[in-house]
Formats: sequence, structure tokens, C-alpha cells
Amino acid sequence: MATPHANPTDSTAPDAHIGVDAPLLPADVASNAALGAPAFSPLYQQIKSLILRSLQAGEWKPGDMIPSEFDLAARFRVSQGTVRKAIDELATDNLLVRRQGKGTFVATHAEQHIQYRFLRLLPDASSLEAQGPAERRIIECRRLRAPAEVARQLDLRTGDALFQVKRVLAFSGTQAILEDIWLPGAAFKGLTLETLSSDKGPMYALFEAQFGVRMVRAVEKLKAVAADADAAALLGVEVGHPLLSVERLAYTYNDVPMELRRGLYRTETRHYHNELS
Amino acid sequence: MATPHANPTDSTAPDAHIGVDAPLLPADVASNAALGAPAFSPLYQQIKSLILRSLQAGEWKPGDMIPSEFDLAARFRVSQGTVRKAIDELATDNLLVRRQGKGTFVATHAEQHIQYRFLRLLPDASSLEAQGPAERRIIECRRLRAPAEVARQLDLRTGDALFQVKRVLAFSGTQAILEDIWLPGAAFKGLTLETLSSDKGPMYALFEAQFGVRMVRAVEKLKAVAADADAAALLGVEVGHPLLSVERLAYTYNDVPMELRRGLYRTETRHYHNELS
DNA sequence: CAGTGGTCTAGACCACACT
DNA sequence: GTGTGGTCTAGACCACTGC
Repeated sequence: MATPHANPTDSTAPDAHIGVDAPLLPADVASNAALGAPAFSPLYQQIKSLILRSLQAGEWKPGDMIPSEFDLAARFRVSQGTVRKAIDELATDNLLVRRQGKGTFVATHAEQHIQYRFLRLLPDASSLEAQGPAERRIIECRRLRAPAEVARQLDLRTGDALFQVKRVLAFSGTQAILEDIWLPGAAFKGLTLETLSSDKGPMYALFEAQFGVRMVRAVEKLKAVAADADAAALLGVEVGHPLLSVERLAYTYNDVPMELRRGLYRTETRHYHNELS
Repeated sequence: MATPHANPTDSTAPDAHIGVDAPLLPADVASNAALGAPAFSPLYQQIKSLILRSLQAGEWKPGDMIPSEFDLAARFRVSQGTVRKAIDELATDNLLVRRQGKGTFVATHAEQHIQYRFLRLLPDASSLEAQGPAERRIIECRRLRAPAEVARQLDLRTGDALFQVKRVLAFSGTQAILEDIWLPGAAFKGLTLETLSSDKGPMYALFEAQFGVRMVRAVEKLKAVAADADAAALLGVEVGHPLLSVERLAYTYNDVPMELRRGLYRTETRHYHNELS
């Protein structure tokens, strides 16, 4: 047995099963140990990794329904409860979404009626005033070679191909956000200003559809800064005006960084919302 | 049965139990329904509420070990698995802390070696440079009557008694944070500048020890603002300098607001760290 | 050693959604 | 009705902690 945990073939079980359907681990799971990983982990963690691997490999795409817990249990030769626990964790990580009566689905940035899942800027007036969809204007989209600092954060080498996108978001006619976005050239081959401009949904939904890149988590660093001439002009404020600087590093599956983004937010009538616990 | 869920006394069970130890719900749980709450909830949610009630009532204090899962299961007349699921959720909410082999404990802001659990300001240099403990200087601690806006956020009436505390935090000799804190007078009776000044640990740990008030979650609103004369003087920056404004509303058990806090952070060499998922 | 949380299984039944 | 996730139980055994 690959794990040190209980296993129902133990002869001490009061209602001993015949050995026939003994839940031996399948090759997939056993290879986990054979792969040179000396660390034993609980079965459900191994199942979690296997599901993650399928997500990563694109076996199930964003929005797809994955097999039922029962099917997965059969496939991995474990009990439904074990699969359930694996899926539970993937669901709390927002990689999967459970819908009672329907099935379990791969999370997606599209068709989530909360338009921008990673955007935390909300109107101050609390806040049934649903801020209408942002108006977006792409300012430029160009190729360049990675500067050292950007390369470091994206796990690339200095000089590697990169896309840079610059855009402004506005709410009800007033500019609110100026963003600079850096993307690895290899993963986003063929990105153009036209593609970006013609798209209507969230940018991360486009990344899923066009490039098969799904952003699953991100880390942000916030600072208060003074607007420089460039930012002031694009956001319609005077030079020196306080802006909220939001530097975001976004990751795909398995903690691979795939986007660096620097936003400058106007916060006169909006705020960055955060919940602590 | 108070819930519409399965129950092992069903006669169809292959190894039918005698009715004697039928897991009927205890008075506590049953009263949940009798209390006029028409909404049925899963058993483990009811157990969760009961545990929460005990926490709130102070039956187990911060740092205490609560009864074992087995004991609680017996007390509530449910299976260990159901108690386990209730505790699982309370643990992910950071109300309880599980320690294998030892027990389950009430979470506390004291003796958590992560000194300030709600403070997200980190040094930019990433960041084994453990920023030494903050130097704290209380500027004032006074009683006042609640202005309308503060009263609204703290669920008080305008004019109710309030404490206001003003302090400055510094790291390695440089002022970094200016905070204004408002606390309901009723819950913090006897708070003095001396108490606050002589304390060494996190303020929230003092609140637990002195006033039995445990902060469990908080909501923050961030903006970029320009330093006014007062803030500039206390933080050692020039007027107009960009500062990160952090307005925090902190809650005890059951979503009762107990503190309003407005911080102004200098972010030249530090940043507010946030993780999205 | 005993006591605690952690993992795993097997099986029953409920609630929900679609057909 | 059928199939899905959601709840609940009972019991076994493992892993860690401290006496």
C-alpha cells in the first residue's frame, strides 16, 4: 500500500470483504511514489494532484463538467468520500465549482456574472449602485524583450519575448484605472491590439478561450503613489495626485506566474475592498 | 427528526440497530427549530452554531482547549464525523485551531508568533528581513460621544459613549503608521492610556485578556490620499505626500462590529500585501 | 501507554436538476 | 425517473503528543 493509512482489506474488519475488489491503488497513484517523491501524502491529496494534472493537461476545459464523484472514485480505485475530499479542497481553491444536482465544473472567468473576479475596486456608496461594465480603451500592445525585473517575476530570462499591453478603464465616462500588463511571449503567441479591442468580456476569459491560460490566483502589492505626467494625462488628474498602485502577479495552475500587471487606481469615489480573517 | 436528512434508524439499514441508541437530537438542537427559525439547516451547521454560542458565551476562552470531537459528539448526540465537519468550518474561519495529537483550541491573537494577524504591511525587500516588532507610541486616549458616521458603522446610536485612541507605529525608528481607533464605550469600560501604553503584545490580544472581546474578522477599504498637516507632522513627511488610507471595521463573533480603525500607512519602502483567489 | 486529531471506507438517504 | 452533489453514520486504523 502506498500510504500508511487504513485499508478495508484488513482482516479485522467485522464484515470482511473478499479480496477481489480490494481497493489497491491504481498505477497512476502508485507511480506517484515511484516517481522519486519520498514524501507520502494522504490519498485524497494524491487524488487532488491527479485531478489537478488533468486540469493542467486540458482534459477538462474551463466551463466543462468533470466526471461525477462516483466515476472518479472508480477511476482512481478509491471511495467516493476520498474523491469528495479532494474535490472539496479544489473547490475552496476556486479551481472547481460544485452545483448540486448538476455536477462539478471547471471554474472559469467567463460566464461568471461577477464580471471581474480579481478586481477589488468598488464604488464608495455602499453599493447597490452596481457600477456598470467598465469602458475599456487599449492604448497600446507591443512586443518587447524582458527587462531584468519583469523577467525575474515571471520566471523568464532577461531578454525573453514579452507582450506589453497598456489600457485605461473608465466607469460612467470617468477614467478610473490605468494598467500596464506584461505577458510571456511564448504562451500568448499571436496576441494583437485588435484581438484585445474587439473582445467584450473579461481579459482573463479571453486568455482562457484564445490561449488556454487560466489564472487561478494572484498576489498583489499596494502602495500610495503620486501621479506622474503620463498617468496624470491618461487618468485626467493633476500631476502629484495620490493614486493607488496595485502590482499584481497572477499564476496559472501549479504556481506558474503568467502575468505581471501594474494598475494605478483613482480612489476619490472608489475604494479597494478587502476582507480579513 | 429535525432535519430531512438520513438517519441510521431507518429500518432498511442492512445491519439494523436497536432503537435504544437512536441518535435523536438533543434539546439544544431541537430548540433550534422551536426557536422560531423556520429554516432547516444541515445538522453540522446546527452543531457549528452551538459551538459558536459556547465560544461567544465564554464557555471556552481564547487559548483554551475545547472538548474532543468524541466528547462533543456525545454531548450533541451526533456522530463524530458531523462534529468534525462543524469544527472543520470553524477552523477554516480561524475561530478554532486544530493541533494533531493535542486537541482543538480556541484561536487567539496572543501567543501567535505571527505578531499582527490583521496587519498586511510588509517591507518591500522580499523579505526574510523580519521587520522587528513595531515601536508604538500612544498619542491620546479619550472618551467622546459618537458622531453619526462612526455610530452607524459600529451599530450604535449617535451620541453613545465611545473611546478614541490615536497612536503611531514605527519600524526601526521610522514612523510608518498613524492610526485612529474608535471603540464602543460599553464594551471597553475602563480603557486608559496607561493600560494601552504598558501593554507589550498586539492590541487585539489585550482586548481579549482585559475585555473579553475577540476580533474574528474585519473588512478594509483602501484609498490613496494626500497627507494633511496633522498626519504629515506625526509621520514625518511633507504635506501632500501620498499615504495609503486603510479603514477597517473589525467584528467579534456573530458579525457584531466592535472596532473602527483608520490607518494612514507610509508606503515608500513597504507595501500592503494581499492574496487573491 | 492512552488520548487526540487525521484518513479512509461503505452504505444509506436527502435535495436538486434535468428529461 | 435518473443522476448529480450533499449529509450523516459507524467503524477501523494511522499519526502525533505527552504521560
